[in-house]
Amino acid sequence: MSTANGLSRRRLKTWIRLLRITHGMENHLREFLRVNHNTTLPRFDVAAALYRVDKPMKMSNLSQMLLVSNGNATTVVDRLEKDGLVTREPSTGDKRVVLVGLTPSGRRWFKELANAHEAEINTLFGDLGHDELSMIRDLMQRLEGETDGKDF
Amino acid sequence: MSTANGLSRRRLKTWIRLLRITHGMENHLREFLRVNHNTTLPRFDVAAALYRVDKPMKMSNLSQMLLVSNGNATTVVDRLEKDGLVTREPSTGDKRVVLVGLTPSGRRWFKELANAHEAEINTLFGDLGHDELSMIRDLMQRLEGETDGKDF
DNA sequence: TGTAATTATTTCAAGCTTAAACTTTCAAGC
DNA sequence: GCTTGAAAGTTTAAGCTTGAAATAATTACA
Repeated sequence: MSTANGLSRRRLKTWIRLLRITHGMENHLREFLRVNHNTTLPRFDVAAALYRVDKPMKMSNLSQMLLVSNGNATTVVDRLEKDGLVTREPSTGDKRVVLVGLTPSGRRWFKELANAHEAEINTLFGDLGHDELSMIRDLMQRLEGETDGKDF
Repeated sequence: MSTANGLSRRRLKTWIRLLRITHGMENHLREFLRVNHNTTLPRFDVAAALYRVDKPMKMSNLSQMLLVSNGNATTVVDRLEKDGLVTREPSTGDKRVVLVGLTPSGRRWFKELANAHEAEINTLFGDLGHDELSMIRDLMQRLEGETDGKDF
């Protein structure tokens, strides 16, 4: 019993630790993007998803990819669109669907940003080599999927 | 060169993976708190900090602990105060300082919440035993501190 | 065909979050 | 004492985020 409770407590402490580190890093990146590149993390994340997929993409697909609500994706895309970095076009087939994609200038903008972002991550992870990265990969794999299909 | 670039790219992928897992889990907990306990993650976090310290606490101290801005702490505390779960009292010494603490009812409220929360974490981490938890502890320790003292 | 259920997206209200400006108080040095 | 600068907290404006409601289009099927 002491063992089981101790394990539960340790899992909680591990979660809190994980959260502190990732929040700290996210805050750091947020400030990095603001100070050095005059932009925000949500905008960066949307652009990264669009760049990665490399072709116009459904709104719903985008929000699933980013783990955010549909409404959220709408407003971030609104702002990027106003800045001329992305475009919305109706799908030719299904008239409900809106396809979002980077404009040429959005693509150029993101490429620069992505390089700076990767360099910053690289310094933040400066202590970790291939072995440690593999460990994280494996550990995260074991945590993955646990969040789905729970009905409370 | 291929090695160095490969390492940088792997660090980036690891960061993205880390972020996806923690965001997924945070979303899960957010919904858990909303559906089962009619509350939110920020409120929970504030209460957890106050409960842990176990005595009235400076606002600035609170926001440092939670890695959020001062203004943010103010508004969350405002709402908890309105619900009668925390109190603000002026410090007897320094008149600028405001001390926040849980009310008795806030303490009772949090204790229940904390148990449910720990149980939920416990299921989310169900695959991980002591060895894996130690690995995460060590890996996070190596990432820690990297976010401070950078001047961009 | 008609209609009921589903899906894609936007809109809305509320709450969360930040950075910057502002107010009040304290501390140091003259 | 006075003044200057720093510190604690709140307020403000803007942006982020959510869940739920609303709209519009598609699909399933009676």
